[in-house]
Amino acid sequence: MGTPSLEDYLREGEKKREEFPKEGVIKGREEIETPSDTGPCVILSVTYSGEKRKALVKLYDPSNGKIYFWYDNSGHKPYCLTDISPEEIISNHSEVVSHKGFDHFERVVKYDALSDKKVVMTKVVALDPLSIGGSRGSIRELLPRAWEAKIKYHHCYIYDTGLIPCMYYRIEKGKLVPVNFKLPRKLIELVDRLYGLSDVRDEALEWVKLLQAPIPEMRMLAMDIEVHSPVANRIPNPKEAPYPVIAIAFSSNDGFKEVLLLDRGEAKGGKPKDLDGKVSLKYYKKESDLLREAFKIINSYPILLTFNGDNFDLNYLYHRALKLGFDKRDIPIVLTSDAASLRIGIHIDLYKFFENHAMQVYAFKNKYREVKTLDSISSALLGVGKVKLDKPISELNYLELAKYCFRDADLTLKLARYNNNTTINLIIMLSRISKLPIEDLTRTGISNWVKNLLYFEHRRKGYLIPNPEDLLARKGVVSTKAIIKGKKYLGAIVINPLPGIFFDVTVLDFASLYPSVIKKWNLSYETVRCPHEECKSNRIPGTTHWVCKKNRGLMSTIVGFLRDFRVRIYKPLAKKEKREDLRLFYEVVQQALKVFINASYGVFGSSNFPLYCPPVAESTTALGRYAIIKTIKKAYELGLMVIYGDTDSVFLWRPTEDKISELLAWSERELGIDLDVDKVYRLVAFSGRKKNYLGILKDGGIDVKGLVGKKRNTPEFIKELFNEISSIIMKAEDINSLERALEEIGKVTRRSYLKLKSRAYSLDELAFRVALTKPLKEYVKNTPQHVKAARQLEKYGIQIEAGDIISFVKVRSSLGVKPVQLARIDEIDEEKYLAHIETTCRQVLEALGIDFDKILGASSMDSFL
DNA sequence: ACCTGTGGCGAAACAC
DNA sequence: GTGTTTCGCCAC
Repeated sequence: MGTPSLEDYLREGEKKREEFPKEGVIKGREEIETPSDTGPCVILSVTYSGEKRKALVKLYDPSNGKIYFWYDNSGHKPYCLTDISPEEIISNHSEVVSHKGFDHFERVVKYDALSDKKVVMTKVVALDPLSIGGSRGSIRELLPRAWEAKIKYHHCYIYDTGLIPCMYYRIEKGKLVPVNFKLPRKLIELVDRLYGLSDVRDEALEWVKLLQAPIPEMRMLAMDIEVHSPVANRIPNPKEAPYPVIAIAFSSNDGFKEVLLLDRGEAKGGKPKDLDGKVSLKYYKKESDLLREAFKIINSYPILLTFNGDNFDLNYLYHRALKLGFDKRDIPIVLTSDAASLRIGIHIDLYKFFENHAMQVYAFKNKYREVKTLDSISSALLGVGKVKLDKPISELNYLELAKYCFRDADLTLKLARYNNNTTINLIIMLSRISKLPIEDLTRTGISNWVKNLLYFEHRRKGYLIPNPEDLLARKGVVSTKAIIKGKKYLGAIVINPLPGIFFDVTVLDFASLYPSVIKKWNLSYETVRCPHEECKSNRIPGTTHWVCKKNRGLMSTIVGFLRDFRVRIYKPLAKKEKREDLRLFYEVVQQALKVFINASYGVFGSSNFPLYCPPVAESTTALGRYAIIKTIKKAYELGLMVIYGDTDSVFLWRPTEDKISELLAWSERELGIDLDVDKVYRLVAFSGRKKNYLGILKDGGIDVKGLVGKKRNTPEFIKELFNEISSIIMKAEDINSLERALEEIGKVTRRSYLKLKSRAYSLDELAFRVALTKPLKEYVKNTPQHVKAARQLEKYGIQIEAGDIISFVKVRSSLGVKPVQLARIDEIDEEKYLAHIETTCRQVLEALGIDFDKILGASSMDSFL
């Protein structure tokens, strides 16, 4: 393969420009309006055309549901040549090589935060060839080549125009003007309380305007397709699109529900009303007519939702349409290397969004953590899964097919509308904060979101964006050693828990510890190890770093804002608000902010992040350790008993109210970080291991942390046993009632073992379910059990990919494991299973100071073995 | 092309 | 056999 040549890029560029829509008209749909003036519209996306030297802005008017195209060339001057050589540009002007944007050379003054100096820069083109590869091509390599060819097109992005996606704009006399919604007095007061007298009040107000802008209600269309495949359970290759599309289902939030079916000459049994809801069925004799109708429908919506549409549905439709003789321009889909976008509306692939780890953990509270399939996610979030099939797709009759296909489309829509539109509203809010267009936001990871937000702020404030190499050369040092081999720096502290059962335990924790530390200590890539001599005395405890006393760090400021807005404004509002719709709105804002502030620390420790700065990450954790150690010390001074703590929390045994308030006040005063009561346990059982305990809350809820009985990969029957045991402990009122609890625990444990012995558990209940984190071939260092099982499956022609969850049981054979599909109940290795029962129970029982062997009863054990 | 971090546990595989 | 490494999953 090798690096593509400039000619390759140019060819690609030509192709791209060809696809850029002509003024106001797109073939395949009559006309898209390019209005001269509009009311408040939402920005859906912005794309640039080098040749036309214009931006194409897709706007959506929620009041009438219309999509507008608007062409903007206001910010783009004609390019000019310069006498500066590309080598000189690259070696002297870091901004040139650090981002894309601008179509001309121009002298500008920028602030170089790293050296704390103003510098005169030359802004340079981003060339059209670059836009093809996006950030994938090395600008250092491409610039000289493009220079040689004297070809200068441009490529811009939303953050270069200052346009903010998903925000409201109005077209007035040929210009895009932001629409300012009036801030409620309440919000202004809240901001004033936080920043009233400071010089950042205006900036804070701008942020709040962004967060408070109403979330538009947009028409959304969810789609799913089914393909006739002669081989059951084999997903056809979308690039080849060898088989006909037999069904396309749509479900929209405006009530449109339809399934288009290919008429294969079979009897059309049943009636549409047999389907859930009011779904209409349409039959097409010709596949091309079916596609044409589907394209028409797609074109009439601003948002198209799919589940895995990038890789499959849209990809397949595109190639299938080409195969059927469609003109490219009549297909509303434009494929890029890793996504499928639309000419008119925008496409959200929910699969990619839900795959994002940040979404799973923060926004959806780990509600789905199994395999990421439409079935598992919708079952977890909505309580409804896919239609179960007992025969291959190609053997279904029309009605069965329609029902199956429609369910998928409908589930996709419902996922987007989960919890009163939380998903889509969250996407919009994240898009506004990160300044990423929805299409990119939903397809990229959190580091890209933070990067875009920071770059936007750099540009807005006239800061030079540092080159990663320059940054690393100055800030590559670390001064601590990680506990875990292979890690870069020292992380958090975990207090060794006192083993045993404790009644009446209060947990205190720092509200967003790391973001608070970043804010409070002015941590940012430019302020940690800053160039000023006089700051070197301002040391960060536990490290050799120091932090700037003269300038506010950019990162610190932004994280500080977001943290304050979340902790001081939106979280309280979400708690207090009575009006349901408003409460949900505040909740969405609060969640979106949480995603950003929680990731803000981690990205600086990630070498892939373009502003990678280990001293910032290291200083953050160092100050976190400092805070918790100081707090524990203070707690002891106050006579409080600390029995456990992890990173940002301390567990106090039987504390008094006033001692707690004293500690909280001390933290606020001395550390400047909010310490709060997080929860109160009636009972906590520590096994003696870190990150491993069971707690019963005052209100009766139960917290299980880290115990194997809770892990996703442990067999179902052990989980069941574990649940029984924890519910027994839950009933314990005090130390005395524990005696009886122990007996009961022994009973259920023995029962479970007997059941195992007598083969009363099914293979499924016995199965370990472990995910492959990489392709099978890449397991070279050793062969874990799930890989062994997967390799056996592979021999039977089953395709195995990274991310698949392998279910296997332990058997008495040379390999020790077999995939459930291939195993028989009589070959399971019960000794291995007994060992698992043991560790599960041991973790709980050791907390009670009881030996596992005792529980099982020595005599009964002997008789089994 | 994808990518936020470190600390900790348990099981099995590997190295000696 | 024992000690170390690898892997997956979890806590924060």
